[in-house]
Amino acid sequence: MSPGVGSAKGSRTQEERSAATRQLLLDATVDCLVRYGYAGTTTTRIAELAGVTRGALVHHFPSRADLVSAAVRHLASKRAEVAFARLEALRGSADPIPAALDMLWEVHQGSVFLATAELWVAARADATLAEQVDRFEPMVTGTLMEFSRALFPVLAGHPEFRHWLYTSMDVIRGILVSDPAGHEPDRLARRWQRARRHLLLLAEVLFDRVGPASATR
Amino acid sequence: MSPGVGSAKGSRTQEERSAATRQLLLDATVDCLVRYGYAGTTTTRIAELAGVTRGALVHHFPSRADLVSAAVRHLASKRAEVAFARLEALRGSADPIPAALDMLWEVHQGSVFLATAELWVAARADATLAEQVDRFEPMVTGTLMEFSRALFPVLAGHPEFRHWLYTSMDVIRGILVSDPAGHEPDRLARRWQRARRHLLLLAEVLFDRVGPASATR
DNA sequence: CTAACTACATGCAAGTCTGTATGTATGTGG
DNA sequence: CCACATACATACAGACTTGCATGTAGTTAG
Repeated sequence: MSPGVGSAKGSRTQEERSAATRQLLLDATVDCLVRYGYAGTTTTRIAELAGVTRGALVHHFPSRADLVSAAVRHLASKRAEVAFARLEALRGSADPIPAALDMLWEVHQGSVFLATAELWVAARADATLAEQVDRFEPMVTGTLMEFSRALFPVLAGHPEFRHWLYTSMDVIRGILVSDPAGHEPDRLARRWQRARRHLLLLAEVLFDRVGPASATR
Repeated sequence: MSPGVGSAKGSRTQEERSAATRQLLLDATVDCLVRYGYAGTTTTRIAELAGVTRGALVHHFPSRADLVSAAVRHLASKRAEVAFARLEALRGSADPIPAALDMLWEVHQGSVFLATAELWVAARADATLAEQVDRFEPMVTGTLMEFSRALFPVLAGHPEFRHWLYTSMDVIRGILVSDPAGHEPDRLARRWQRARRHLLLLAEVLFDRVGPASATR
Protein backbone atom coordinates (compact mmCIF):
# COMPACT_ATOMS: atom_id res chain seq x y z
CA MET A 1 0.00 0.00 0.00
CA SER A 2 1.16 3.45 -0.71
CA PRO A 3 1.77 5.32 2.52
CA GLY A 4 0.28 8.45 1.02
CA VAL A 5 1.91 11.81 0.89
CA GLY A 6 2.20 13.56 4.20
CA SER A 7 1.40 10.66 6.48
CA ALA A 8 2.30 11.74 9.95
CA LYS A 9 5.81 10.55 10.52
CA GLY A 10 5.56 6.85 11.09
CA SER A 11 6.62 5.99 7.58
CA ARG A 12 7.71 8.44 4.98
CA THR A 13 9.15 7.57 1.67
CA GLN A 14 12.87 8.03 1.32
CA GLU A 15 12.42 10.88 -1.09
CA GLU A 16 10.13 12.67 1.33
CA ARG A 17 12.55 12.33 4.20
CA SER A 18 15.38 13.47 2.04
CA ALA A 19 13.56 16.48 0.68
CA ALA A 20 12.32 17.45 4.13
CA THR A 21 15.75 17.54 5.75
CA ARG A 22 17.26 19.25 2.75
CA GLN A 23 14.67 21.98 3.06
CA LEU A 24 15.29 22.18 6.79
CA LEU A 25 18.99 22.54 6.22
CA LEU A 26 18.67 25.17 3.51
CA ASP A 27 16.30 27.26 5.60
CA ALA A 28 18.62 26.92 8.55
CA THR A 29 21.49 28.10 6.38
CA VAL A 30 19.59 31.23 5.44
CA ASP A 31 18.66 31.77 9.05
CA CYS A 32 22.27 31.35 10.04
CA LEU A 33 23.44 33.86 7.45
CA VAL A 34 20.98 36.42 8.74
CA ARG A 35 21.69 35.88 12.42
CA TYR A 36 25.39 35.19 12.50
CA GLY A 37 26.68 36.45 9.18
CA TYR A 38 28.69 34.54 6.63
CA ALA A 39 31.62 34.10 8.98
CA GLY A 40 29.37 32.60 11.63
CA THR A 41 27.61 30.26 9.26
CA THR A 42 29.26 27.00 10.23
CA THR A 43 28.07 23.52 9.49
CA THR A 44 27.78 22.78 13.20
CA ARG A 45 25.51 25.73 13.80
CA ILE A 46 23.43 25.06 10.72
CA ALA A 47 22.80 21.47 11.73
CA GLU A 48 21.90 22.58 15.23
CA LEU A 49 19.49 25.21 13.93
CA ALA A 50 17.93 22.76 11.53
CA GLY A 51 17.44 20.27 14.31
CA VAL A 52 19.36 17.53 12.57
CA THR A 53 22.70 15.98 13.33
CA ARG A 54 25.81 17.07 11.58
CA GLY A 55 26.01 13.64 10.05
CA ALA A 56 22.74 14.22 8.25
CA LEU A 57 24.05 17.49 6.93
CA VAL A 58 27.18 15.88 5.61
CA HIS A 59 25.10 13.16 4.04
CA HIS A 60 23.19 15.67 1.94
CA PHE A 61 25.93 18.22 1.39
CA PRO A 62 29.35 16.57 1.44
CA SER A 63 31.20 19.84 1.72
CA ARG A 64 30.38 23.19 3.17
CA ALA A 65 30.73 24.70 -0.29
CA ASP A 66 28.02 22.37 -1.57
CA LEU A 67 25.66 23.57 1.08
CA VAL A 68 26.35 27.22 0.44
CA SER A 69 25.98 26.74 -3.29
CA ALA A 70 22.64 25.09 -2.74
CA ALA A 71 21.69 27.95 -0.46
CA VAL A 72 22.38 30.41 -3.25
CA ARG A 73 19.96 28.60 -5.48
CA HIS A 74 17.48 28.24 -2.66
CA LEU A 75 17.60 31.94 -1.92
CA ALA A 76 17.23 32.83 -5.56
CA SER A 77 13.96 30.96 -5.91
CA LYS A 78 12.80 32.29 -2.58
CA ARG A 79 13.42 35.83 -3.72
CA ALA A 80 11.66 35.28 -6.99
CA GLU A 81 8.76 33.81 -5.07
CA VAL A 82 8.49 36.76 -2.70
CA ALA A 83 8.70 39.20 -5.58
CA PHE A 84 6.04 37.37 -7.48
CA ALA A 85 3.66 37.39 -4.53
CA ARG A 86 4.10 41.11 -4.08
CA LEU A 87 3.66 41.79 -7.73
CA GLU A 88 0.43 39.87 -7.91
CA ALA A 89 -1.06 42.07 -5.22
CA LEU A 90 -0.44 45.07 -7.44
CA ARG A 91 -2.16 43.78 -10.52
CA GLY A 92 -4.08 46.51 -12.25
CA SER A 93 -3.01 49.17 -9.84
CA ALA A 94 -4.23 52.65 -10.70
CA ASP A 95 -0.93 54.39 -10.18
CA PRO A 96 1.66 51.77 -10.98
CA ILE A 97 4.78 53.85 -10.52
CA PRO A 98 4.61 54.46 -6.79
CA ALA A 99 3.12 51.03 -6.37
CA ALA A 100 6.05 49.40 -8.12
CA LEU A 101 8.45 51.41 -6.02
CA ASP A 102 6.87 50.40 -2.74
CA MET A 103 6.75 46.84 -3.93
CA LEU A 104 10.47 46.89 -4.62
CA TRP A 105 11.17 48.28 -1.18
CA GLU A 106 9.05 45.67 0.52
CA VAL A 107 10.64 42.90 -1.46
CA HIS A 108 13.99 43.95 -0.09
CA GLN A 109 12.81 43.92 3.50
CA GLY A 110 13.15 40.81 5.56
CA SER A 111 15.68 38.09 5.92
CA VAL A 112 15.83 37.00 2.32
CA PHE A 113 17.65 40.09 1.17
CA LEU A 114 19.92 40.15 4.20
CA ALA A 115 21.09 36.64 3.48
CA THR A 116 21.60 37.51 -0.16
CA ALA A 117 23.71 40.50 0.79
CA GLU A 118 25.90 38.26 2.90
CA LEU A 119 26.45 35.99 -0.07
CA TRP A 120 27.15 38.89 -2.43
CA VAL A 121 29.85 40.20 -0.21
CA ALA A 122 31.29 36.81 0.61
CA ALA A 123 31.37 35.93 -3.07
CA ARG A 124 34.08 38.51 -3.60
CA ALA A 125 36.55 36.33 -1.71
CA ASP A 126 35.30 32.96 -2.91
CA ALA A 127 35.57 32.21 -6.62
CA THR A 128 33.25 29.21 -6.66
CA LEU A 129 30.65 31.06 -4.66
CA ALA A 130 30.93 33.97 -7.05
CA GLU A 131 30.24 31.62 -9.92
CA GLN A 132 27.09 30.34 -8.25
CA VAL A 133 25.86 33.82 -7.50
CA ASP A 134 26.62 34.89 -11.03
CA ARG A 135 24.54 32.02 -12.30
CA PHE A 136 21.41 32.50 -10.24
CA GLU A 137 21.28 36.24 -9.83
CA PRO A 138 20.04 36.88 -13.38
CA MET A 139 17.27 34.42 -12.69
CA VAL A 140 15.85 36.57 -9.92
CA THR A 141 16.18 39.85 -11.75
CA GLY A 142 14.88 38.29 -14.90
CA THR A 143 11.79 36.93 -13.19
CA LEU A 144 11.12 40.25 -11.56
CA MET A 145 11.45 42.11 -14.85
CA GLU A 146 9.29 39.61 -16.64
CA PHE A 147 6.43 39.92 -14.20
CA SER A 148 6.77 43.66 -13.87
CA ARG A 149 6.34 44.05 -17.56
CA ALA A 150 3.43 41.68 -17.60
CA LEU A 151 1.64 43.50 -14.82
CA PHE A 152 2.31 47.04 -15.93
CA PRO A 153 1.71 46.84 -19.66
CA VAL A 154 1.41 50.60 -19.95
CA LEU A 155 4.90 51.09 -18.67
CA ALA A 156 6.36 47.99 -20.14
CA GLY A 157 6.29 49.56 -23.53
CA HIS A 158 8.53 52.37 -22.45
CA PRO A 159 12.16 51.46 -23.00
CA GLU A 160 13.22 53.39 -19.94
CA PHE A 161 11.04 51.41 -17.57
CA ARG A 162 13.54 48.64 -17.29
CA HIS A 163 16.38 51.01 -16.61
CA TRP A 164 14.38 52.87 -14.04
CA LEU A 165 13.63 49.65 -12.19
CA TYR A 166 17.31 48.82 -12.11
CA THR A 167 18.24 52.19 -10.74
CA SER A 168 15.52 51.92 -8.15
CA MET A 169 16.82 48.57 -7.01
CA ASP A 170 20.32 49.93 -6.80
CA VAL A 171 19.19 52.78 -4.59
CA ILE A 172 17.33 50.45 -2.27
CA ARG A 173 20.25 48.09 -1.97
CA GLY A 174 22.66 50.92 -1.35
CA ILE A 175 20.50 52.21 1.45
CA LEU A 176 20.13 48.82 3.05
CA VAL A 177 23.72 47.70 3.01
CA SER A 178 25.12 50.97 4.24
CA ASP A 179 22.68 51.08 7.11
CA PRO A 180 24.27 49.84 10.29
CA ALA A 181 22.10 46.91 11.18
CA GLY A 182 18.93 48.89 10.98
CA HIS A 183 19.77 50.13 14.43
CA GLU A 184 17.63 53.13 13.88
CA PRO A 185 14.48 52.33 11.94
CA ASP A 186 13.64 56.02 11.79
CA ARG A 187 16.76 56.90 9.93
CA LEU A 188 16.23 54.06 7.53
CA ALA A 189 12.68 55.22 6.85
CA ARG A 190 13.85 58.78 6.28
CA ARG A 191 16.50 57.66 3.86
CA TRP A 192 13.93 55.70 1.93
CA GLN A 193 11.48 58.57 1.85
CA ARG A 194 14.12 60.81 0.34
CA ALA A 195 15.16 58.24 -2.24
CA ARG A 196 11.56 57.44 -3.04
CA ARG A 197 10.80 61.04 -3.77
CA HIS A 198 13.79 61.27 -6.05
CA LEU A 199 12.87 58.10 -7.88
CA LEU A 200 9.34 59.34 -8.46
CA LEU A 201 10.68 62.59 -9.85
CA LEU A 202 12.99 60.66 -12.09
CA ALA A 203 10.11 58.55 -13.31
CA GLU A 204 8.18 61.66 -14.26
CA VAL A 205 11.03 62.84 -16.38
CA LEU A 206 11.79 59.50 -17.93
CA PHE A 207 8.26 58.51 -18.77
CA ASP A 208 7.23 61.90 -20.01
CA ARG A 209 4.39 62.07 -17.60
CA VAL A 210 5.06 65.67 -16.71
CA GLY A 211 2.23 66.45 -19.03
CA PRO A 212 1.33 69.92 -20.16
CA ALA A 213 1.54 71.56 -16.77
CA SER A 214 3.71 70.06 -14.12
CA ALA A 215 6.80 72.15 -13.90
CA THR A 216 7.95 74.87 -16.22
CA ARG A 217 8.72 72.97 -19.30
CA MET B 1 70.16 63.59 22.17
CA SER B 2 67.33 63.40 19.71
CA PRO B 3 67.82 60.68 17.12
CA GLY B 4 65.94 62.68 14.56
CA VAL B 5 62.67 61.75 13.01
CA GLY B 6 62.91 59.11 10.34
CA SER B 7 66.42 57.93 11.05
CA ALA B 8 66.91 54.80 9.03
CA LYS B 9 66.19 52.00 11.39
CA GLY B 10 69.16 51.84 13.65
CA SER B 11 67.44 53.63 16.45
CA ARG B 12 63.88 54.78 16.45
CA THR B 13 62.06 56.15 19.36
CA GLN B 14 59.59 53.82 20.98
CA GLU B 15 56.69 55.89 19.83
CA GLU B 16 57.90 55.76 16.26
CA ARG B 17 58.28 52.02 16.33
CA SER B 18 54.90 51.60 17.88
CA ALA B 19 53.13 53.86 15.43
CA ALA B 20 54.87 52.22 12.48
CA THR B 21 53.80 48.69 13.33
CA ARG B 22 50.31 49.81 14.22
CA GLN B 23 50.01 51.40 10.80
CA LEU B 24 51.40 48.26 9.20
CA LEU B 25 48.86 46.14 11.01
CA LEU B 26 45.91 48.35 10.19
CA ASP B 27 46.82 48.47 6.51
CA ALA B 28 47.25 44.73 6.51
CA THR B 29 43.82 44.35 8.07
CA VAL B 30 42.26 46.37 5.28
CA ASP B 31 44.18 44.38 2.74
CA CYS B 32 43.03 41.17 4.34
CA LEU B 33 39.41 42.28 4.30
CA VAL B 34 39.62 43.04 0.62
CA ARG B 35 41.45 39.88 -0.38
CA TYR B 36 39.94 37.27 1.91
CA GLY B 37 36.72 38.82 3.17
CA TYR B 38 35.69 39.30 6.76
CA ALA B 39 35.55 35.57 7.42
CA GLY B 40 39.09 35.16 6.18
CA THR B 41 40.49 38.07 8.12
CA THR B 42 42.31 36.20 10.87
CA THR B 43 44.94 37.54 13.18
CA THR B 44 47.46 35.05 11.85
CA ARG B 45 46.96 36.18 8.29
CA ILE B 46 47.00 39.84 9.21
CA ALA B 47 50.29 39.51 11.05
CA GLU B 48 51.75 37.57 8.17
CA LEU B 49 50.62 40.19 5.66
CA ALA B 50 51.93 42.99 7.81
CA GLY B 51 55.28 41.31 8.07
CA VAL B 52 55.26 41.25 11.85
CA THR B 53 54.88 38.39 14.26
CA ARG B 54 51.61 37.52 15.81
CA GLY B 55 53.08 38.46 19.15
CA ALA B 56 53.51 42.02 18.00
CA LEU B 57 49.92 42.08 16.90
CA VAL B 58 48.54 41.01 20.24
CA HIS B 59 50.83 43.47 21.93
CA HIS B 60 49.15 46.35 20.14
CA PHE B 61 45.66 44.87 19.87
CA PRO B 62 44.95 42.49 22.74
CA SER B 63 41.90 41.03 21.08
CA ARG B 64 40.79 40.55 17.55
CA ALA B 65 37.85 42.84 18.21
CA ASP B 66 40.23 45.62 19.22
CA LEU B 67 42.01 45.32 15.93
CA VAL B 68 38.84 45.35 13.89
CA SER B 69 37.51 48.32 15.82
CA ALA B 70 40.71 50.19 15.13
CA ALA B 71 40.42 49.20 11.50
CA VAL B 72 36.99 50.79 11.31
CA ARG B 73 38.43 54.06 12.52
CA HIS B 74 41.42 53.68 10.23
CA LEU B 75 39.22 53.09 7.23
CA ALA B 76 37.03 56.03 8.09
CA SER B 77 39.90 58.47 8.04
CA LYS B 78 41.28 56.84 4.94
CA ARG B 79 37.99 57.29 3.14
CA ALA B 80 37.70 60.88 4.22
CA GLU B 81 41.24 61.41 3.00
CA VAL B 82 40.58 59.91 -0.42
CA ALA B 83 37.40 61.90 -0.78
CA PHE B 84 39.17 65.08 0.16
CA ALA B 85 41.92 64.51 -2.38
CA ARG B 86 39.39 63.92 -5.14
CA LEU B 87 37.38 66.93 -4.16
CA GLU B 88 40.37 69.21 -4.22
CA ALA B 89 41.03 68.26 -7.83
CA LEU B 90 37.57 69.50 -8.71
CA ARG B 91 37.87 72.91 -7.15
CA GLY B 92 36.26 75.53 -9.30
CA SER B 93 35.04 73.07 -11.86
CA ALA B 94 32.94 74.60 -14.59
CA ASP B 95 30.21 71.99 -14.53
CA PRO B 96 30.12 70.79 -10.97
CA ILE B 97 27.23 68.36 -11.19
CA PRO B 98 28.74 65.73 -13.45
CA ALA B 99 32.08 66.40 -11.84
CA ALA B 100 30.71 65.68 -8.40
CA LEU B 101 29.08 62.53 -9.69
CA ASP B 102 32.24 61.18 -11.22
CA MET B 103 34.11 62.10 -8.11
CA LEU B 104 31.71 60.08 -6.01
CA TRP B 105 32.07 57.10 -8.29
CA GLU B 106 35.84 57.25 -8.20
CA VAL B 107 35.86 57.59 -4.45
CA HIS B 108 33.99 54.32 -4.22
CA GLN B 109 36.42 52.48 -6.46
CA GLY B 110 39.35 50.68 -4.97
CA SER B 111 39.99 48.70 -1.89
CA VAL B 112 38.86 51.23 0.67
CA PHE B 113 35.21 50.88 -0.17
CA LEU B 114 35.43 47.12 -0.51
CA ALA B 115 36.82 46.80 2.98
CA THR B 116 34.15 49.14 4.27
CA ALA B 117 31.44 47.05 2.68
CA GLU B 118 32.82 43.98 4.42
CA LEU B 119 32.59 45.75 7.73
CA TRP B 120 29.09 47.06 7.07
CA VAL B 121 27.81 43.59 6.38
CA ALA B 122 29.73 41.97 9.20
CA ALA B 123 28.47 44.60 11.61
CA ARG B 124 25.01 43.19 11.29
CA ALA B 125 26.06 40.10 13.21
CA ASP B 126 28.45 41.79 15.64
CA ALA B 127 26.99 44.30 18.06
CA THR B 128 30.27 45.89 19.14
CA LEU B 129 31.39 46.20 15.55
CA ALA B 130 28.07 47.80 14.68
CA GLU B 131 28.64 50.34 17.41
CA GLN B 132 32.03 51.23 16.02
CA VAL B 133 30.70 51.58 12.50
CA ASP B 134 27.83 53.66 13.76
CA ARG B 135 30.27 55.97 15.43
CA PHE B 136 32.67 56.62 12.58
CA GLU B 137 30.43 56.44 9.57
CA PRO B 138 28.90 59.89 10.14
CA MET B 139 32.42 61.25 10.27
CA VAL B 140 33.10 60.20 6.70
CA THR B 141 29.82 61.35 5.28
CA GLY B 142 30.03 64.54 7.26
CA THR B 143 33.48 65.36 5.96
CA LEU B 144 32.42 64.66 2.42
CA MET B 145 29.38 66.89 2.73
CA GLU B 146 31.37 69.62 4.35
CA PHE B 147 33.93 69.76 1.58
CA SER B 148 31.39 69.34 -1.16
CA ARG B 149 29.54 72.35 0.06
CA ALA B 150 32.74 74.31 0.41
CA LEU B 151 33.87 73.49 -3.11
CA PHE B 152 30.56 73.92 -4.89
CA PRO B 153 29.22 77.06 -3.31
CA VAL B 154 26.70 77.53 -6.11
CA LEU B 155 25.04 74.25 -5.35
CA ALA B 156 25.62 74.28 -1.65
CA GLY B 157 22.93 76.85 -1.27
CA HIS B 158 20.33 74.61 -2.75
CA PRO B 159 18.68 72.56 -0.04
CA GLU B 160 18.31 69.60 -2.36
CA PHE B 161 22.00 69.30 -3.06
CA ARG B 162 22.64 67.36 0.10
CA HIS B 163 19.80 64.96 -0.59
CA TRP B 164 20.90 64.46 -4.13
CA LEU B 165 24.40 63.54 -2.98
CA TYR B 166 22.98 60.98 -0.60
CA THR B 167 20.85 59.39 -3.26
CA SER B 168 23.81 59.31 -5.60
CA MET B 169 25.92 57.56 -3.00
CA ASP B 170 23.18 55.04 -2.39
CA VAL B 171 22.96 54.22 -6.08
CA ILE B 172 26.70 53.75 -6.34
CA ARG B 173 26.83 51.51 -3.31
CA GLY B 174 23.91 49.46 -4.50
CA ILE B 175 25.61 48.88 -7.82
CA LEU B 176 28.88 47.91 -6.25
CA VAL B 177 27.64 45.48 -3.63
CA SER B 178 25.28 43.69 -5.94
CA ASP B 179 27.94 43.23 -8.56
CA PRO B 180 29.42 39.78 -8.34
CA ALA B 181 33.04 40.50 -7.65
CA GLY B 182 33.38 42.85 -10.56
CA HIS B 183 33.75 39.77 -12.69
CA GLU B 184 32.64 41.68 -15.71
CA PRO B 185 33.97 45.20 -15.75
CA ASP B 186 31.87 45.96 -18.81
CA ARG B 187 28.64 45.24 -17.07
CA LEU B 188 29.68 47.32 -14.13
CA ALA B 189 30.52 50.22 -16.40
CA ARG B 190 27.19 49.91 -18.19
CA ARG B 191 25.30 49.90 -14.94
CA TRP B 192 27.09 53.02 -13.84
CA GLN B 193 26.45 54.77 -17.13
CA ARG B 194 22.76 54.13 -16.77
CA ALA B 195 22.65 55.28 -13.17
CA ARG B 196 24.78 58.30 -13.98
CA ARG B 197 22.41 59.40 -16.68
CA HIS B 198 19.49 59.06 -14.31
CA LEU B 199 21.23 60.99 -11.59
CA LEU B 200 22.05 63.82 -13.97
CA LEU B 201 18.44 63.98 -15.06
CA LEU B 202 17.37 64.05 -11.46
CA ALA B 203 19.78 66.86 -10.76
CA GLU B 204 18.29 68.91 -13.57
CA VAL B 205 14.86 68.56 -12.07
CA LEU B 206 15.95 69.17 -8.52
CA PHE B 207 18.16 72.14 -9.17
CA ASP B 208 15.88 73.80 -11.67
CA ARG B 209 18.50 73.91 -14.32
CA VAL B 210 16.16 72.85 -17.07
CA GLY B 211 15.66 76.49 -17.96
CA PRO B 212 16.76 78.12 -21.18
CA ALA B 213 20.28 76.78 -21.07
CA SER B 214 19.86 73.12 -20.41
CA ALA B 215 22.40 71.88 -22.91
CA THR B 216 24.50 74.92 -23.58
CA ARG B 217 25.49 75.60 -20.01
C1' DC C 1 75.57 52.85 34.03
C1' DT C 2 71.68 50.73 35.65
C1' DA C 3 66.96 49.87 36.44
C1' DA C 4 62.69 49.95 34.49
C1' DC C 5 59.72 50.13 30.77
C1' DT C 6 58.20 49.32 26.12
C1' DA C 7 58.19 46.67 21.83
C1' DC C 8 58.43 42.44 20.10
C1' DA C 9 59.19 37.01 19.72
C1' DT C 10 58.11 32.16 20.77
C1' DG C 11 55.59 28.47 22.55
C1' DC C 12 51.53 26.56 24.43
C1' DA C 13 46.54 25.53 25.75
C1' DA C 14 41.86 25.38 24.77
C1' DG C 15 38.44 25.59 21.64
C1' DT C 16 36.21 25.22 16.99
C1' DC C 17 35.49 23.83 12.29
C1' DT C 18 35.72 20.65 8.52
C1' DG C 19 35.91 16.28 6.51
C1' DT C 20 35.94 11.23 6.99
C1' DA C 21 35.14 6.75 8.54
C1' DT C 22 32.29 3.65 10.52
C1' DG C 23 27.93 2.06 12.63
C1' DT C 24 22.68 1.88 12.76
C1' DA C 25 17.92 2.36 11.33
C1' DT C 26 14.49 2.80 7.85
C1' DG C 27 12.53 2.34 3.50
C1' DT C 28 12.50 -0.44 -1.15
C1' DG C 29 12.76 -3.79 -4.94
C1' DG C 30 12.79 -8.57 -6.01
C1' DC D 1 10.79 -12.08 3.56
C1' DC D 2 15.44 -10.75 2.30
C1' DA D 3 19.16 -8.33 0.22
C1' DC D 4 20.17 -3.77 -0.70
C1' DA D 5 20.16 1.17 -0.84
C1' DT D 6 19.35 5.26 1.26
C1' DA D 7 19.00 8.30 5.35
C1' DC D 8 20.94 9.38 9.41
C1' DA D 9 24.10 9.04 13.91
C1' DT D 10 28.57 8.88 16.39
C1' DA D 11 33.40 9.16 16.86
C1' DC D 12 37.61 10.82 15.52
C1' DA D 13 41.71 13.21 13.14
C1' DG D 14 43.79 17.18 11.30
C1' DA D 15 44.00 21.78 10.58
C1' DC D 16 42.89 25.84 11.82
C1' DT D 17 41.93 30.07 15.41
C1' DT D 18 42.39 32.89 19.44
C1' DG D 19 44.38 34.37 23.73
C1' DC D 20 47.95 33.95 27.20
C1' DA D 21 52.31 33.32 29.43
C1' DT D 22 56.82 33.64 29.33
C1' DG D 23 61.30 35.16 27.32
C1' DT D 24 64.36 38.69 24.81
C1' DA D 25 65.94 42.97 22.65
C1' DG D 26 65.90 47.76 22.33
C1' DT D 27 64.81 52.46 24.63
C1' DT D 28 64.35 55.74 28.15
C1' DA D 29 64.84 57.84 32.97
C1' DG D 30 67.50 58.67 37.04
